Amino acid sequence: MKHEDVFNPDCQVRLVLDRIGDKWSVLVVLALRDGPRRFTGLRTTIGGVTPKVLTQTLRAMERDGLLTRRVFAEVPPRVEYELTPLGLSLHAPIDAITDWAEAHLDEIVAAREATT
Amino acid sequence: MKHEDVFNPDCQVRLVLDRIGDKWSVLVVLALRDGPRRFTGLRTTIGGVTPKVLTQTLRAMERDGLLTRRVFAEVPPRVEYELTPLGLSLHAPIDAITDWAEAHLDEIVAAREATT
DNA sequence: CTGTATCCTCGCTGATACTG
DNA sequence: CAGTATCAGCGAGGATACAG
Repeated sequence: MKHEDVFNPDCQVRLVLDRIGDKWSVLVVLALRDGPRRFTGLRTTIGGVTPKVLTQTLRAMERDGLLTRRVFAEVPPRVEYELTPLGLSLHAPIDAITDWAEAHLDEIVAAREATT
Repeated sequence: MKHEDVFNPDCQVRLVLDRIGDKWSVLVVLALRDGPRRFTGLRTTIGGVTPKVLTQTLRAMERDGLLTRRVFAEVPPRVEYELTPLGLSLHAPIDAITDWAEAHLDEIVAAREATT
């Protein structure tokens, strides 16, 4: 079977789950959907993220080959982040999740209130 | 635009992201893919989860209407967990993620090692 | 503008032991 | 068998201030 090994704690698919699950990566992918963005642009688009955490997220995604970081030697400094093809391909699973969420959120909320 | 509101910190789609992102929910869904399972069955199938955390996960998913908990008045006690239609429908986005992970894991690993 | 540098808290997660 | 109780650690995430 296909997903059998997922139950192995060392399965590498877990790495992807962890990344998708982290609080900001998905939002970064969505924010970069329509092309490159600058640091402050991302920061204001994505509500409530501090510069430290945004930097951490971007660096991690860069390490994983999901996006590129381009520095322009200008004053004031300019840095642009852009999804790689690999990062762009993440939209497929992400859309699957957000679509599901939008389709079924009312059911979840209803179930929660039923328990109240 | 469709995903605009996701950037709102209060957006409810985040709730789903958080649930998908947590360490065990996805594995529970996969473990229940082929029908109802008992507590200990889940515990042994999913490696490395303690009873406390498994209980927490199951209760949370029950509250959200993703699965049902059925107690049989027997000795010894028997409890079966089964996905609801809502929980079953989660397989679509989850498969999208695991498929993506399996397809692109090598690229991620390669990108990581390139940085080393 | 694009980050770093500190400090700190919160809660998720786990280990272990015990109960109906 | 199916959990609950209790304790503990750790690290992601955040607040704030500052630097190149």
